[in-house]
Amino acid sequence: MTKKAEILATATHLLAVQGYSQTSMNTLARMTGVAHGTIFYHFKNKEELFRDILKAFKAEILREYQEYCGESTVRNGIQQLENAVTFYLRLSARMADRFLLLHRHDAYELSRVNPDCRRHLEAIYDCFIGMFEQAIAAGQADGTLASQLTAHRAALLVFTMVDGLVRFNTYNLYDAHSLHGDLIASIRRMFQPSAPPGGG
Amino acid sequence: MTKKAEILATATHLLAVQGYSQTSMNTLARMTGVAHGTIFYHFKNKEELFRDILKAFKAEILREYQEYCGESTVRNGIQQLENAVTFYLRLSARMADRFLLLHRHDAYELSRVNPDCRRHLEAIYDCFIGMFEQAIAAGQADGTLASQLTAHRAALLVFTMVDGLVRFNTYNLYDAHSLHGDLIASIRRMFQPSAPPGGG
DNA sequence: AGGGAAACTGACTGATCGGTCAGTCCATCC
DNA sequence: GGATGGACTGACCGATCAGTCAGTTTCCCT
Repeated sequence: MTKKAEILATATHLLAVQGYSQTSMNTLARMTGVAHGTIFYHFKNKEELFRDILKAFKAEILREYQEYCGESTVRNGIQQLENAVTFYLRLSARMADRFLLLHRHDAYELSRVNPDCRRHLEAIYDCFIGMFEQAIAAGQADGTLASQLTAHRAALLVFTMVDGLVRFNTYNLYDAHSLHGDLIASIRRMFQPSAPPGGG
Repeated sequence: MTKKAEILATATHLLAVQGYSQTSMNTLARMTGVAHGTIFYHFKNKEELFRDILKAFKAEILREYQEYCGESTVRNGIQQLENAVTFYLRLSARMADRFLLLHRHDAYELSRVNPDCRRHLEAIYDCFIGMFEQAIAAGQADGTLASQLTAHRAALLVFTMVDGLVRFNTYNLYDAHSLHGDLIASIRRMFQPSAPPGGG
């Protein structure tokens, strides 16, 4: 592992756990085991280091998603949606620190002034939302999922639930693991066919 | 308005918009229009200032909730749940900056070492989760809401959806206002009676 | 072996940070 | 008028910050 890669790995962990402005380049250098100046030899400044972290994170997510798409053998829309939920939850557990990074405001604040960061973040969310949207659209087509909402809007709502569960895990507020089954059941109900029309 | 109140108000806004460690006491003093030392006359240090912000926020939320409970005339559980959702969304719009504070990690990191902060945060979440839980329990009792989940677990899932919508608003990622109706419709479906048993 | 480029180092800089404190201001009392 | 005390001030402090740069080491090619 090159020193540049070591710095990137340590920085990813530190920025996720401590936050951007709470992590000093001195601490990063000490934790990585390199001199302070070495960081600035490989990365122009702190902002570019953060940008590269997001870039690497995006690449890994897209790679995992490709792999998931390749190996999944889907029978119908509802199964595809449940697989997507499980994929997201597993990914968030395996990449726990990077997902913490996604749940901080640092990345969004940087993306307001840094177009590269903005593009990386958008790619990540497009991947996730798109995954749910595709599954819902497939389910609407084959009749296993019913909703008066468009697939996109329904995907947004599903995403808020799944991502909310990940947040519960992060904060250790509630036993989120045991909520996984409840989440699947609720989504199943949300999209069950033959709902009574209207309401009031 | 006393200077102490002015400092608190300005600090609330600044910490919400910029974050804890990005907001300097110098900036706060300049924005409030007081001398640097005045802040430390009224607040022991930055951490206690933050704690007092959370305390005031908690008090305001509880007050609003009491008022909401007093004026709401509820016919049944499902209406109570929809009212609770609407209440949360309106409150988050009216207190937009303070909700931003809730969505940052600063408060949670401070609450790890500061018991007061922890108590304030827990009181806030207990209020919100409890509000949804009560409505769901009422609906389960009067038959307008059905769920194989406990009221508490169902409340957690509803909260993730509603709060996720608020986050969408914060990040301006999607047109969250127009999702309000979709959210209500989805929750209605989630809890509609006479769902087919099991599934697979 | 030698020479040049790339990798790496750490002392240093100016700016800014949270926090201190001696002192000023002013309303209220006797 | 003079004493008291709470509100307020801003120069000042040591620590720390991101970033610089002249110099050293390591590596590879000839």
